[in-house]
Amino acid sequence: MDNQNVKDTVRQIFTEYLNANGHRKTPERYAILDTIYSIDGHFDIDTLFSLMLNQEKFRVSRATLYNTIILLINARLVIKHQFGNSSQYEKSYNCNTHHHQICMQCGSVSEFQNNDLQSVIANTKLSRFQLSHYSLYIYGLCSKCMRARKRKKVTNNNNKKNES
Amino acid sequence: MDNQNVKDTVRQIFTEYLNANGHRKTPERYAILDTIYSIDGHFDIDTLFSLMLNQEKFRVSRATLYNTIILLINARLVIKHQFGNSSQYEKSYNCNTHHHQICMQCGSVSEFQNNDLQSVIANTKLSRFQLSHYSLYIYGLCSKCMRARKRKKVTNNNNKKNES
DNA sequence: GTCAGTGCAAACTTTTTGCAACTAC
DNA sequence: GTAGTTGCAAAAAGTTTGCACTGAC
Repeated sequence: MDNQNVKDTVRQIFTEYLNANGHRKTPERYAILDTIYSIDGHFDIDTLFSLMLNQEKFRVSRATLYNTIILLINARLVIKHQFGNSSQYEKSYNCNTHHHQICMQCGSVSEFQNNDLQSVIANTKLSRFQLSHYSLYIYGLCSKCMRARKRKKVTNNNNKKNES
Repeated sequence: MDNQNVKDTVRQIFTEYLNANGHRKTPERYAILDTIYSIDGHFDIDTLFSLMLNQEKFRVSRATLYNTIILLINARLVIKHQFGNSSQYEKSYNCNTHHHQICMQCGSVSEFQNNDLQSVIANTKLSRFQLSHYSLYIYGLCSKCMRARKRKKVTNNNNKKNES
């Protein structure tokens, strides 16, 4: 599905959601949806805000962004993550489920896919709970920081050779 | 392992960590570690702060709590979660790995264990990444909110029977 | 015309930072 | 003695809220 096609589809889904829940179909809301579906990867409210300012198509306030993104999450068109300090969001329609590797040293976030993992999680029997979606965050060291730490360790060991 | 035993062990691990990294072994740090290992389940900084105030053993400032908890995370004695608005923490030594179910409606968080899930995640081959720990958050509806929503749906359907 | 939605600014919450005083080493 | 830590208060960062105005229905 090409990009424009996706955008059309999500607009339609959003319209249905708004109708079903008695919300108004304001141009702000569609502009926000459109912008979000132009972004690849994660973004936070502030990034989205500047992005919409710059593209000068439509100026919306931060408050509206916060309001609208809640609607989009409920319409299952956006997923919310909370890695660092500010909440990160991500479009979720027509996107491959992926997992996140977060480096504890430098904070970098990378995505990866793993079908086995996915199917096991999706097929897990949950008691008294209706699954909507899930997030798997794997914390550790990215290769860059791993190398940096190794170098440091060698230095340390040389300094205290007598310790076991 | 009983509770006191765990506390002694984590003190020892913490001491080793502090020594290894050239940090001072202040009474504040041990008091914080001790308090955290008296808490079952999740807590946020504010809860920890009040808890330490009330038990009047030791008064520490919020700033120190934030500083110390970073050390504890690095020493792998505490895990950080970010569900709601404030960061949640949890002791991690000698605790069974568990996953989290988060209700999107009421925000309640419940834990569950699943060995299959655990082993699959732990055995996942990661490229260029050294795993330290992971968090699986499952979002959806808890049984309480599920029932509430069903009731609402029935009402809605009665109101608009002519829709497919 | 009405009321949900918007923009703006102020308020609020959580976390970080600067600095003087303290203390583990 | 000295530099890492602490407490406090101020600042920063992210999010929510109150209110007057606007525009979708």
